Amino acid sequence: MIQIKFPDQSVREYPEGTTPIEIAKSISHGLAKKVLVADIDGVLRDATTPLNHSTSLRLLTWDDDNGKAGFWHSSAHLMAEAIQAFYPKAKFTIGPSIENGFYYDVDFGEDSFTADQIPTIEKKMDELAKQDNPFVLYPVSKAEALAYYKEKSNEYKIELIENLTDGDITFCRQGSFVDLCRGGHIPSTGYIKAVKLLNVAGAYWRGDEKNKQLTRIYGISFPQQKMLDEYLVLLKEAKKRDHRKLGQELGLFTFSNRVGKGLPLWLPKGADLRERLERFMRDAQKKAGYQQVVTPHIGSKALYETSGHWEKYGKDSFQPIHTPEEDELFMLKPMNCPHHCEIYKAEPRSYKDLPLRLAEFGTVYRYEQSGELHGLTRVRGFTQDDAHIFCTASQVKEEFVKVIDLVLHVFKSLNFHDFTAQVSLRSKENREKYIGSDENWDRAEREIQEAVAERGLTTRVVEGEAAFYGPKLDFMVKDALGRSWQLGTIQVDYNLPDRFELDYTGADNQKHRPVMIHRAPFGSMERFIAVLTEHCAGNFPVWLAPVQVAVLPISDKFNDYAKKVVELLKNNEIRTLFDDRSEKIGKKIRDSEMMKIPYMLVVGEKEEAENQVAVRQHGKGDIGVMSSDTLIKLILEQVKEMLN
RNA sequence: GCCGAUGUAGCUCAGCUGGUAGAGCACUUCCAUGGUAAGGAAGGGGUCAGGGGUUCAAGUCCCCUCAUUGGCUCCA
Repeated sequence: MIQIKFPDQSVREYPEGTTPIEIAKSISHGLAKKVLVADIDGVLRDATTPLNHSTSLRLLTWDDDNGKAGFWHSSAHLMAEAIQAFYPKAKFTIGPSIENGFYYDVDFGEDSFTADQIPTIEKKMDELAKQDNPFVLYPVSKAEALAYYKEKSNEYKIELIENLTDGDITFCRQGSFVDLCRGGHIPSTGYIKAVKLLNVAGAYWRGDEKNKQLTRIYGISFPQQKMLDEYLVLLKEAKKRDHRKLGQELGLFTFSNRVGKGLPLWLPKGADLRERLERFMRDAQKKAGYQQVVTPHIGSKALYETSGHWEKYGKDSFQPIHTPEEDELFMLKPMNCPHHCEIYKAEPRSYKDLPLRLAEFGTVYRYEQSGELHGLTRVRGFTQDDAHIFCTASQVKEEFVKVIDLVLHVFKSLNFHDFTAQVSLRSKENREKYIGSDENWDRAEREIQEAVAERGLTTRVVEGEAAFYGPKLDFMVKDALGRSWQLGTIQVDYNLPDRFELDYTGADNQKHRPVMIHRAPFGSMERFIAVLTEHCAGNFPVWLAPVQVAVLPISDKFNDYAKKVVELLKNNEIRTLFDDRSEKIGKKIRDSEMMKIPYMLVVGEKEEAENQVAVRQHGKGDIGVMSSDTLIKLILEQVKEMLN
């Protein structure tokens, strides 16, 4: 007998060789039907694995993330089997589960796989799922494994196997498909009741662009058809929140081929919104002791040679501008820091001046790879809510904590609760990519983590994601389609002060080198507005909404009264739209609702007689009749609340 | 930059196997003056992304370029 320990710490005895599925059956048949995979001593295994030793066991169902992972990973096997039926020569590489679904990277060799093959593969998958073939995991020796894939001339699997130790290698078979796999499968293909292949994309083998590009096929699957239907509805809903779609519908921004790709044009309503956000940030920064500065959009190439950016990013920049004068080269500003360093140098600094916090809404231009451009989240010209803090080494941590507080204040004011904080450190290898001394790096990395701990932030620590001059803390937020974007960032930099030979006079009357902190709570106005738009689905809070109130007269007869209301609102600095078109009230309401205007004032005979307005709130409907003054107070209070 | 997809009126999209363009919304004018998500009629608007080719004939087929887009790589 062996002893099995369950998550609730209870222990039961079973005969040796019992499988997790059998254990589930011993508990209840309902559970047995739901169990997908098993967590055996913390390792994901097939639920059909015989247990030969006493162990801890967690039975994983669809409700567990790991249960889903096993389900989707198994679905990747099923997809491979279906693909193999049509493309016998296809070479399979890796097929993992992902956050939502799974993919398989396939080398189709001479053949090509295009999106129109998807229905065929889906159909085959359904057919193979119905056969309810068990997933059978069995050990193979390294030699056997290598021989199997040599026969198939699959160099990818061979490469994978070569990195495995003999004795630890298992294959998995379901139906006619065999795959190198360590396990974590559902019992049989019949569990997969609904499959949807989502898209086909290119991906490099092992994520390295020097390697061969494979065809990656993404899919998702569910244990019930209903769940797939719901998921597809969800996807559709998410697409409605896409900032690119809303930006066009709400008249926020546009792009023009003639102006150039990745160069957004802000329309009046978008510019309005953006300006308001800038004002909000400016005020918050003023309170936090920042000083605004302004620097030009270009800088001489020599400036960036000094900063080191030319060497590192020269090729990824808009190329220097040649002027008539010999040897005169200017670059479109790709970042503001060098300019700010020169402002620091403009006068001698004392330790009493520090920390010196220089802020600028600085527009920068970066020649991003064309394939990278994406709406407002990845553009070639954007404005950072940038600032550089010059401080003494002993002030770094305190300043860092203050910046964290500022970022958290901004996020809270805008109802961003769903973000993750990521600490980016150097990678252990490739140390030559980074500049600066080990001592400074270690110190900066330590201080960031201390600051983060002090504010109780839960963070993800990622090695190898640091900037070349220093470690950083990034605030990541997901967009409507679940893609992660970096918004706020705080970076410690010991390097630029060296390169620009910045100094200050200390209390000891000696020259010392300051430390720089780069920081941008929004990241960039463009990206922030994109994510904010998706976050609130275009329903901006009243203080930000480009139009706060629409005044809608019932008929032309009441335009005069309506106009008085409009004037009153405008005098109170409420952004108001006057819809005096000769349309029916239903139509005017519909149009205002579509524009997501927070308040609609319906005025007609009754309202005019009583000197009132009938208020309708976006998404909520009629909220009753009140005087214009009451409404104005209501709105101004909401605005004030947000700005304090 | 790489692999794939897409590009028809301001917007959303039709346009089958080639026979020189359509709808709805928006816009303009007229009628209607209507009480909480689309009133009616008439009208204007398109070098079918751009260029080249095949053909008697190209929005439709082929090639190139540009842009958008799903991924990959990248992201100071």
